[in-house]
Amino acid sequence: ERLRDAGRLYECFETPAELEVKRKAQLRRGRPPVYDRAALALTEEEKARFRAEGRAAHLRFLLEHCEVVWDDMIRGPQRVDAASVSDPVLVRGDGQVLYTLASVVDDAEMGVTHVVRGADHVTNTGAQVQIFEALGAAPPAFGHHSLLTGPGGEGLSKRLGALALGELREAGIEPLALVSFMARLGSAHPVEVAGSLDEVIAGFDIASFGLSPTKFDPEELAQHSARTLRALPYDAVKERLEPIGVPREIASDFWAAVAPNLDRLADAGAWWAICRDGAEPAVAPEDEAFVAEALAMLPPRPWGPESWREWTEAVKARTGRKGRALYRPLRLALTGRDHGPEMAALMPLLRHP
RNA sequence: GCGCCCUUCGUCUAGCGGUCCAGGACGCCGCCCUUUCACGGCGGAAACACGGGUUCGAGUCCCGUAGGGCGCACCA
Repeated sequence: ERLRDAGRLYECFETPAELEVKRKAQLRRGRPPVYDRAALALTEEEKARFRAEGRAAHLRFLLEHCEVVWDDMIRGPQRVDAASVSDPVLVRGDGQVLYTLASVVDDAEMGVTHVVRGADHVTNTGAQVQIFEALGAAPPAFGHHSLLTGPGGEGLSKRLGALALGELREAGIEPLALVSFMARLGSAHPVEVAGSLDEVIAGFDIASFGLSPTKFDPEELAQHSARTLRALPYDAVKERLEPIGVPREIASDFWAAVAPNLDRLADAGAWWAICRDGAEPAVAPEDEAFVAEALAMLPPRPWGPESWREWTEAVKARTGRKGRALYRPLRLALTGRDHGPEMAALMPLLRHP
């Protein structure tokens, strides 16, 4: 209503097909496909005739043909020539209010002060600033960040599905890692492991972002996520560790032992399974005798932080083995894997030899 | 087709005419530490898209070319 009263709304009756034809013709003449405002010249009789034909009017916003300027938080001073843009359709023939209007109304009513969005919206901003003003609202500050491309520089849209939040979560990407990654990617500041959202916020500098398209590599995100996860203190993952079933008394020790080796939190489950159920020992044929001898020397339970050292010292003294030849078979025998957490920390958590 | 934006190491970038034989971060390579992985320490390779100008002097300013992104919906 306010826009109508201000004389900034006008009814149009062209069908999408008619508009399409118009655009094609403009393109052919080398002209930008901007709406020609033909509907502005419609008389009441003509409008009535369209309605009688069963056409429903869609509403366009009458742009003031001037330069719209604003100081973009990211791109600096911006200007959009409203004359080079079509009067935006605000309400469809079926009454549906479009994004261009809805977003402005929401922002105005909710008192939004800063709008940060993709650079694909800069032209929209020209029109939307005018809508804010026509509505009697002060436009918020705008910041338009450059768009992401795939590793090859291609548009991201095609693979957008693979980057849905749900899928990233599914892939084990840490939420905090995603946020800290996106808060820095494309900016002049390096991507760093953050310990909390507050840290991310404190280090966020919207003016430090560049204007060129930014390549996004999911692999880099995954690496950053792994580093973020390893740095998380026990308290930060406590709740998420519970479903894995680690007894409360040893959960903190378990995390300390296992965290440095994780890429994804879900991987902790496999390590707990090894602690709880024991692993299928992996013994190389040539080590069978050695391993049997060593296992016979296992210190009595309960195992503590010194157990690994005491055991390996004793085995070393008895067999003369040392270094990799000593440790690797023992690790394989106890965990079934040739790599993993620090054995000294892991051994006290092992329930079965 | 027209318009806007962008182009420095593999990647994200610093650089706002001399202090840049171009700096940082991630990644990569090597060495050290180390039972493995990870962490940490040290070191290394690695870039001004191309062509013209302007200037005593250009990564830095101008023009052009090439390449890339975006926009031009009764989408968001």
